[in-house]
Amino acid sequence: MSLPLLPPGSNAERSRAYNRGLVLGHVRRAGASGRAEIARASGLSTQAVSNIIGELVAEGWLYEAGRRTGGRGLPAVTYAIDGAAGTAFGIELRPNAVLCALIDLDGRALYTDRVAVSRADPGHVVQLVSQLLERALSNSRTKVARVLGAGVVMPGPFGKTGLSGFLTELPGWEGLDAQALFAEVLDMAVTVENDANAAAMAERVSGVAAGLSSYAFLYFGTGIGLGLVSGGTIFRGAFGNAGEIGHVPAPFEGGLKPLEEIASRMALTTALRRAGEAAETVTDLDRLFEQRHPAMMAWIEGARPALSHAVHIVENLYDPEAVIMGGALPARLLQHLTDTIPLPSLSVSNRADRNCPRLLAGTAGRMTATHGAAALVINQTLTPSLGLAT
Amino acid sequence: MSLPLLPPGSNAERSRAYNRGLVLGHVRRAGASGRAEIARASGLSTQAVSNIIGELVAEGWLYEAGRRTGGRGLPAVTYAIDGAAGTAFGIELRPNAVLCALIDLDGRALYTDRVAVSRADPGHVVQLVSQLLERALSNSRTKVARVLGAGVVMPGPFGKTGLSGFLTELPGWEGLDAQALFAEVLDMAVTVENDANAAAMAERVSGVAAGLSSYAFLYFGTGIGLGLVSGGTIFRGAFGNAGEIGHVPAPFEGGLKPLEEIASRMALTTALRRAGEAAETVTDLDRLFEQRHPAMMAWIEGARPALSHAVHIVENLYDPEAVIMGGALPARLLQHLTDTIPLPSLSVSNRADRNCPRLLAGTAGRMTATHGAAALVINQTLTPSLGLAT
DNA sequence: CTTGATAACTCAATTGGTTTGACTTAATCC
DNA sequence: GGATTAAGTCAAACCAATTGAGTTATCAAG
Repeated sequence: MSLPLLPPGSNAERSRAYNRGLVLGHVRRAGASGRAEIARASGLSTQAVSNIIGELVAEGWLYEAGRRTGGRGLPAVTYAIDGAAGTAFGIELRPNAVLCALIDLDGRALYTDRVAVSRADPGHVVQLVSQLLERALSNSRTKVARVLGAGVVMPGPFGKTGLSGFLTELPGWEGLDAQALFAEVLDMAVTVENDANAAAMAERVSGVAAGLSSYAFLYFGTGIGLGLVSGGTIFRGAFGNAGEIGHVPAPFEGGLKPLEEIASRMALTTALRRAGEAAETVTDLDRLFEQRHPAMMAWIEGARPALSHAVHIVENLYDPEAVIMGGALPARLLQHLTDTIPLPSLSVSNRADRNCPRLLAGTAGRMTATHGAAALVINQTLTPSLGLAT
Repeated sequence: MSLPLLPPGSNAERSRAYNRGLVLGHVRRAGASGRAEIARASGLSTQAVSNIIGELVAEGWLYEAGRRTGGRGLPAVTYAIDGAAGTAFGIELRPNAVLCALIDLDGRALYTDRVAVSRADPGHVVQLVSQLLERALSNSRTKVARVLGAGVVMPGPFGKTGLSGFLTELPGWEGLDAQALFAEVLDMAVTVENDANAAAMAERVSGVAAGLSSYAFLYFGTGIGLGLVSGGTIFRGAFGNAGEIGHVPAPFEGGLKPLEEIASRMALTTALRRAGEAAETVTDLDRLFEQRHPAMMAWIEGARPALSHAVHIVENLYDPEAVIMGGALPARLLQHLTDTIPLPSLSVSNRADRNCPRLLAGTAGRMTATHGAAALVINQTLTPSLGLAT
């Protein structure tokens, strides 16, 4: 095998790019800020920050957001991120549908769409996505600023692994370089990621994880996945498949079963079907949950210990600031689960000095992964990094 | 809470430091290399590499290691790392002993020592460590080059968590800032880490993980811990306690029990004691294993499925290049375990294009964690990073 | 044995970006 | 109304990487 690629060397221009990210990142987290404040937080000189801010204002990323009042000396002129300064296009590929979203820097959706497809045939899908982008650009409510790039979400795992051939995979895409394919057709930077990781990023860009930089996201797609954000960026593992929690054994009725067969939407619909309920959509599930349908409640009872087990593992292995649950389940059901899943006490996350709950419900809604695809791109622009996007 | 500290801004000097790390890191992995080769691999210009090499040679880090032969054009002058150019001091604190090691850049031990203590009283220990450093410097076989820093290993988890109060903790050190304490007494840069993480690093600096950059290390200390190296650096999680696998439930005799109570040295000695064998040392364990003592073999039978389960979780959550097992067990027993633990097929690590075994036995020996403490420092010098050490 | 191709490397000038230190401006405090 | 405090600007100095032209050493072909 060849040597693992080294991160690229650093020079003056890369330093600038990094420091720009530093400035933008600070403003994103702290809100409107003055030069001196950013300089203190980033370790740069005021002069450097000043130069960078000048550049960012000229390019439209930042706008002057008034002066600080009340302090002693000269009041600081503060700057904030102009949410409309850039957009990102998110694409989610499912076996039976293609979803897309155009979101701005603040994570607000300018346009979303969903097209059912009979098969996720690559040639066809690529065409379709190209059309969707055009449609998104012309139909979105506000005038669209520059598109920073596109994120593509498809079910993992990537590469041939022991988990290949499962239902969660996208047929017809094995061995294809989706990144290159979309990059060529859309003519922009493209990031490919699995659904759980993308969904995790959606919560950071415009959701409950806005203030967090290290957290884990339990994603209910067809199966169940785990997205991990560490230090503001996605943790991928050596081959991009970190977080494949679906096949990890979890306790069920005294024995062990893969988590995915207990606590996933697939498992839920199967259980409901056995009880004579065909629940195809999130709305169906929401109705059944509101009715406290016995089969639904029984599933919850069974899923709780398994999810508790999963949370236990995730907390002790990753030591995140919080665990978030989200995805293709009704918001009320998610909230109910986070409220009632027992949190193991033998956990490194069970600490006295916590400043946020151990378990949170995601807020990005049912198009989490699609938004997440776009959020990946937004996050890249707002987070300093010397490494290359992979 | 205050905002998370941003990584420091980047300037020309930090770029240089980063690029030096890039050069050293390449030479470390690839062995003696020429300027042009390093330039290609790092993305730097030959000129930049040339300047850096000049500096590194002048400072004694690199030495000229002959010319490449056989190629077309001008044969490259290659450079290699001078293992003797720097040393690191490693300290391991245990409840009943203090261990130390002085190792060089190649990971070779120049001096090791072990002092039994009745209690790991901070004041006393700090004194002792200071004496040990002096002894190490004067007693080591070769002339000691500059000491780059010290690594301190103590059992985790750090901070008050749901796992506090367990046997594995170091009494008297709760709430103490060990880093500051040792930094003052030793008057050098100090890194504090838990045993599993340090042990993992030992395998990278001078062990079976030399060629790996992302792997997980199952460490048999008193309990069992997990160290994770990702992209050449330790993965700590948000609060430094990632990898606390000991309390994760694992299958045992049809039920579930914390892994630590099944597959740890503690569990093994307890099992042996029940069978009337007092095995205090690694040598005792080695003897019993060689005799295929029934209690030993029974413990192995019980531990195997639990360890298999642990490997399964680690592989699917971290997606490492390999899982390594090591620590305070006899080498032959470790080898036996890695040879016979069943590897789950439903794993992202079960891939056709692997280039190393999924499960490996550690080679750093019984002082793994102590060596690892020093290895932390070595690794820092040889791995490029813009972030601050935490 | 010469000549051309190839590749590693050096030299000097240029470039991009940060820092430093002196200075200006505007608010609060007394 | 003057002292103090803090934010910000300007211009010069500095650091390190890149660029492009040139040098040196080897292999291969005629």
